[in-house]
Amino acid sequence: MVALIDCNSFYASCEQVFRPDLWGKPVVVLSNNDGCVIAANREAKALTDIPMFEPVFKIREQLKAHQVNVFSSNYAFYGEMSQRVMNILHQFSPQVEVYSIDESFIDVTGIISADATAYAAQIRDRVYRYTGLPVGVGVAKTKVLAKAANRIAKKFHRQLNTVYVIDTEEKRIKALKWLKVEDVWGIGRQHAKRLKSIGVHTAYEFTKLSAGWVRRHMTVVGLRIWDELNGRPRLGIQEMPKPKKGIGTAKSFGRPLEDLGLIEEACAYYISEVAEVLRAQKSCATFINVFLHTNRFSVKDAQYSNSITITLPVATNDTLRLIASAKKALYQIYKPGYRYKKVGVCLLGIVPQEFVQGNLFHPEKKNVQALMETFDRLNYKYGKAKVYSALCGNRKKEWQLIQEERGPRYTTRWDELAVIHTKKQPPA
DNA sequence: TCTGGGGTCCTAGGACCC
DNA sequence: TCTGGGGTCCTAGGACCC
Repeated sequence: MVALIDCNSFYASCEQVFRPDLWGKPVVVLSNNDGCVIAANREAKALTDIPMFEPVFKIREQLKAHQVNVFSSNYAFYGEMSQRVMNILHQFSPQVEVYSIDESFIDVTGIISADATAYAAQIRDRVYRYTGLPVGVGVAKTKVLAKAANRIAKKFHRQLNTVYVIDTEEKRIKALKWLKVEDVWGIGRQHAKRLKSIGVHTAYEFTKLSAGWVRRHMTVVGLRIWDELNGRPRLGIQEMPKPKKGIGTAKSFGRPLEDLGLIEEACAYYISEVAEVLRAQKSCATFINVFLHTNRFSVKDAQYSNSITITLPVATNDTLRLIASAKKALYQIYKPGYRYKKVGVCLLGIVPQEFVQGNLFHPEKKNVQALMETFDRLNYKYGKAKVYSALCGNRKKEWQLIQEERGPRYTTRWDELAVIHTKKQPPA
């Protein structure tokens, strides 16, 4: 049996944990650059004129009218709260697969007692008690069914209290008949459209299609889902996260940029960020991909986008070498005269640091490892980007993303800790 | 004025090898 | 009339996830 634990409206819930004054009130969290709504709590979802993924500038009036509490995204904070939740889940099973920032699968085979619902409720209660975050728990024989159970748990939260177990054939059939085909985990827009066109509207109807049809039109991926819905496990619990195949970042600028100098600085800064992640997992990169594009939504701006992948002479995790290569790549795709909206970098061909193939003509610079370690130690101790390459420049204000409403980073900054005021000592 | 970011996996087709 | 068979590697594109 597998349990799926999923935090309710995770980002919005995080913002509410240390703000009791917001409990029961609508809260939304915005994407980077304060672009669109990417998370909304139950109260905000109830306001039908505030759809998810809607650009903020289009719904500013509605947000104001409903007195919605709006936050910029605060990933340092969400990441740390996620860590707390995942740590608690390890108390319930030795096998935990952290699937995303707000959900985990845990293997409860042989652990879950006769009363599976009570066990699931215990998970929910402990996470809430230790972190203040509400979660839903779905339990079933396969991951795809656990996902379905979780959806039922949340949909009928009043009756079920956000916990649901599919442990009998009757319950499985009932769940599948209720679940719309487009809501099956792994069936997206395209496949849902095709399935509906042949009269398949529910998960149950999907399971009644032939294996051959599913394989032909939805590849082996679809077939696995089909099996899982039929109660045959095909997706295992992936305890050890696979090493990443690429580490990238790409963020929109706060305003459009034409100047190559500024784009170079942003690019160098992004490289510094991803190189730090690379070193943290003790790897080196063999290729760098750099891409650049204008604002695709703008009708009046001329459009241009390009991307290039270059091979490094030697796989490396040296920020300075990576920046030098990325800059060369950027020069090859930059064309003057456009208003650029975004530059992105991606490190590829990731290999363990100890297996890097040397290059006779590009000897490793002396003391590079020591220098990078010093970089990372200082930045860990004194805060992000306290030490950086001069190639990142000092004009970050000109390109960095907009975050007007970011809340405190309660759990990762000493000067932003939550403060509790008592009645006797009013705030100074 | 203003429209997110970071990933995974699979397939088909082309280039190439012997 | 008829033009092999068995591979690998790479890339682009499509589909999906949170």
